Amino acid sequence: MKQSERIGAKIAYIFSHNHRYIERALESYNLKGPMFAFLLTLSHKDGCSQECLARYLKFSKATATRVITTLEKQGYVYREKDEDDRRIYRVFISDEGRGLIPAINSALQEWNDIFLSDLSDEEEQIFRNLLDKTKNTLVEFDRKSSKQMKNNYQISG
Amino acid sequence: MKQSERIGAKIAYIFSHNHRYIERALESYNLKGPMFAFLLTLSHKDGCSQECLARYLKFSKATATRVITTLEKQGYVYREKDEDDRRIYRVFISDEGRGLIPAINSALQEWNDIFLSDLSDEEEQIFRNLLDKTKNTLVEFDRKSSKQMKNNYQISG
DNA sequence: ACCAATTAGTTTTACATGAAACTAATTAAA
DNA sequence: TTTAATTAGTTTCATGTAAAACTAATTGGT
Repeated sequence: MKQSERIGAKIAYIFSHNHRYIERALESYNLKGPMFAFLLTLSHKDGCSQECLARYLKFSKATATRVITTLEKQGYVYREKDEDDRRIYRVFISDEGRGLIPAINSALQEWNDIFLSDLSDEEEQIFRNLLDKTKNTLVEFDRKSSKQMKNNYQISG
Repeated sequence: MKQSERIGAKIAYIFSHNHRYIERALESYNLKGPMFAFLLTLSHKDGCSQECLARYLKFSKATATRVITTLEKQGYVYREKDEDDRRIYRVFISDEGRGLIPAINSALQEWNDIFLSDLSDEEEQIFRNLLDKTKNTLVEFDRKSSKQMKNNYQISG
């Protein structure tokens, strides 16, 4: 009975905890909100444009501008105009920025460890697979509905 | 290799999809943001105070005030001052509000169905259990850390 | 009975974010 | 080559939220 209880609520709960935990863990480095995600992305995709970062991390380009401006002021990243296309800023992580990566990774790892602490290795593996599987379902669903979009612009009646 | 990949990112992705989906599904009823959650809670906890709703749903009381004010204007809920304690507003769902519950439930159900569509019944069951288990881990962790708090107020050095 | 502390709710303030409008550079089409 | 469309990035605007300050009511201690 009531087996179909709200999965969304559980996900939301876990999400907000994760968010809060990471936020606190990184506040001493002055990394707020999406800043750590941008840094982390740059640590292995150095030289990305702002637009590319925004798209990859699913933030608006307005937010990307703001986040990167802040990170630049803090000296964690620097920007260079692309030589071939003067619209594009290539964003690079600085040495100082790269110095934060271990701290970011351990904050993420700490949360993972807490979050998964009551699961066996096998359960953890299954859980990861199910998360991947459902995530892919959603990615696929999005792809289909964005295709659908075009056909939906029709006069009603 | 790189087995400890970011679970938080997956959770965040799923969360934002859920959010977006529900938001769209309910916008025609003028239910934005946390409004549906308040209504849903009231549908089985009728007569809750605002503070109780806020605490239960993990929103600030400022947000609770605004959400309930809006819902009241729309006629989906009404408030009555508690007779014994005149600080408290008891919040009740109206007939009109209760009329939205099926729509809310089916929006949630629709998303569940999409989200779980690639899982077998058995996988779904396992997934739900793992979500519950990890959620409880976090609840427990919070309980412990809030206890800890008191001991952390000590002079440094 | 009085005053301090607490509690429920509201208002104010600060901030984060996305959408839309905008600017500048590039590409495509004529 | 000139013009239109597109693209990267910025700025402006509207919105949603929590924290803090505030008000009013209640409770507890003396």
